[in-house]
Amino acid sequence: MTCTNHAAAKVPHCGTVALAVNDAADATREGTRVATLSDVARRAGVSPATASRVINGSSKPVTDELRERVLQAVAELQYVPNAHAQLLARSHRGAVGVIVHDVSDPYFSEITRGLQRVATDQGRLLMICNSYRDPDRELEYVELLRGQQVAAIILAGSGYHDADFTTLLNGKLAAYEATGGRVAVIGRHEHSGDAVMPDNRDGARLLGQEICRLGHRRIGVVAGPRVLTTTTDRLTGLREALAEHGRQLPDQLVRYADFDRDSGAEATAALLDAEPGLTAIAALNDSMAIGALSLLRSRAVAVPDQVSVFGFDDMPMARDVTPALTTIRLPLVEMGARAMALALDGGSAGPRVESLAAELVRRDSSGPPPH
Amino acid sequence: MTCTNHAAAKVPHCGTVALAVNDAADATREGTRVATLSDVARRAGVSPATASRVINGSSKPVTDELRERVLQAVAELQYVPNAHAQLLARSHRGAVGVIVHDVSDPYFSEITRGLQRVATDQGRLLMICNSYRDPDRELEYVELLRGQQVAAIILAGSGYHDADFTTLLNGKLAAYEATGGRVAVIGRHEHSGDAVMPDNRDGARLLGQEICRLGHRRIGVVAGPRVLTTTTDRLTGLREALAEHGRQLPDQLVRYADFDRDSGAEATAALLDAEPGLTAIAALNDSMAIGALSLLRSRAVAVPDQVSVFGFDDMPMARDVTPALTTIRLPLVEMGARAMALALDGGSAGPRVESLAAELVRRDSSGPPPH
DNA sequence: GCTGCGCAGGAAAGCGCTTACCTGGCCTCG
DNA sequence: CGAGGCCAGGTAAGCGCTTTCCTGCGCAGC
Repeated sequence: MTCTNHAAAKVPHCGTVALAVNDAADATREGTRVATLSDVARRAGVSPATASRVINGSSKPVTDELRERVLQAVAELQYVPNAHAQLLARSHRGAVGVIVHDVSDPYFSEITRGLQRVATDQGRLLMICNSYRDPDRELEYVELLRGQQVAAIILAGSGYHDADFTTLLNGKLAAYEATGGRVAVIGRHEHSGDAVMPDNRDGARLLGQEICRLGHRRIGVVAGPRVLTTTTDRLTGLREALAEHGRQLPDQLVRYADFDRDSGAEATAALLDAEPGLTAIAALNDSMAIGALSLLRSRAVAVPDQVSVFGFDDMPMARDVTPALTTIRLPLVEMGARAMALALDGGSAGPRVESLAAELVRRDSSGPPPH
Repeated sequence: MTCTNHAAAKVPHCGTVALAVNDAADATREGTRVATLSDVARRAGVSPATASRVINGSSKPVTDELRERVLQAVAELQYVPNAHAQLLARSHRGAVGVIVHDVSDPYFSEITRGLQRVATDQGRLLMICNSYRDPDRELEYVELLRGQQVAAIILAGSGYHDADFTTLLNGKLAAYEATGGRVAVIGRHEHSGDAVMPDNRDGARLLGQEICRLGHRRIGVVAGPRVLTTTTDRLTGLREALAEHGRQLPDQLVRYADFDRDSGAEATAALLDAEPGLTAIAALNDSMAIGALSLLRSRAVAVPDQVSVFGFDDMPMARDVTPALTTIRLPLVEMGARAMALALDGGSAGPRVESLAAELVRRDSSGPPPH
């Protein structure tokens, strides 16, 4: 990819795109100038127009002889067209931008796989940007992608409880849409356009029901970051289900962590220290559940005999840990694919919202509480 | 990112870059034309030159009043510079291209993390391309990155036992280097330039020694794809160590798989079927080792009491599986960082090769054989 | 034999930006 | 009071490509 917008610092990192702001050591190094279209044309003894036509397989006919000469020149010069010049010349808008929290997080890798599949089918280039859950970086990436002239921008991952940010973001997206850009979001309600929504709340309700069905009463929750809407959605669903069964979820039994393994382990430790009698731990994503598993193992707590552990998302690793994780499955790949389809199909006036159901997957990390 | 080279099909996928060859539905959609620099200039009542200067924070002084007017116009128009036009105008060469087998494979995620770190420090944009172990796609990506005018290309991941391909690739890289491009490779010996080499052979030797030390005699190997040099390097190291201890590694006890979990499980099954008396299984990467663990569990074979399992790479997940995986640690992040440093520091005449040592990590999946 | 048409190929106008170079106003100095 | 400098700002020449439009050729038709 590519990058650069603001003159000064503010260099976001990017899964794939990272931002090139500096003018570090790249003095015109020794070596020949890179071959250009007119070099090819000159060498083939034709005009640049003709060279361009044969290179791009234009519909305009060119005699075999000239074509041959051009191709030969291309080969000899190892000519590769300058993609930026091409994009400038035909204002093409072929690429699609994606902003995720972190592609190396399996949740997003799976979504990305879906996005990728559809994009590739349509011959689109994908530019993936990692916001690392930094709202500012997210805003910068929107600008960056605009600057790249992408045909669509897809925002994947939870929104933030932050009205100012949301307003700002929506403003930028609106400006982008006003000039013909397409926007689709995955799992955030604050945007008014096309969206794919996993049913977090309902999934969490399923989870709560299962926990109650098994008979647990002392339940700890390892939640995600407070500011994320995904966290609150899941928490809400969970609370609803527990309430239906007459159970409470006191605040001190909800610990907020960062949706990653290590903070999940930490939160579990805190939970256990505060309330040694817990029989169930519900982590609001699988990474944290795996952290919980690891902590419990280190404390020699048997899972599920003494404590049951529940995850959320059903990422691939969930079946490989021991005991295999009981979790809520979200159709991640599907979500990505749908979002890309929405973004690319261009049609339809009103915003379209597709909701995808969650599903309980029982594995070995859950069971009834000990007596 | 961006993309497009050959006129016709041949659309490779790309972790981050994916190729935009089509001219699918993106007719000039309704909506205002996207604001351009001269729009800003006009609205601010200044020349494009001045507008450009304030927007890029040029060193050339501009009075506060004009500056103010320009910034206001930028805000009102939500102007974002066209990155392609900028790149064309200043021939900057800021981005760096990376070709890996598959970023969603933890081996490459880790390497990429290292690459990213250094690139970001230097304010570089990273373009990541996934070859999915397809040599042709690798060649295409070299062209693509050349077309993107990247300052450097980094190839990560094993080379192929394929002389024709290697020649072709080296030719393309040479052409790129001739025009001032920088190239660095990670873990492939066939390239003549700067390289970072994990010591696969020595790591495998460590592994073999450990296996022998524990007293195993009936050893099965789950190898990677035959065509990869990494596979053969590791196999060679392993064989050497076994030979030093007077052990053999008959061909039927080496199964070739695809470096992923499922094929690892399959290969393990085949191994066990062919030779039920195995007491140790050495997988040549961790993903396959995890597949092996999973298969053994499904067959109710106790690890490490009945069979020991060994991995390679020490990717993060290795400590989370049960039993935690004994493996050979490669400094993946470090490898990425070094490679990027080599590629960017530009200096030095002769090719520099940095070799990084592997290290044995003992965990719970290994032990002495049963009697 | 002359006009008209079809067609391969070329000339040139941008795409949106940067930047070297030029201009005109003001201040300073002799 | 006039010449020389300095400086903010503008003019215009590209960057490397695509594409419209035009040219000049060879042919058929009257």
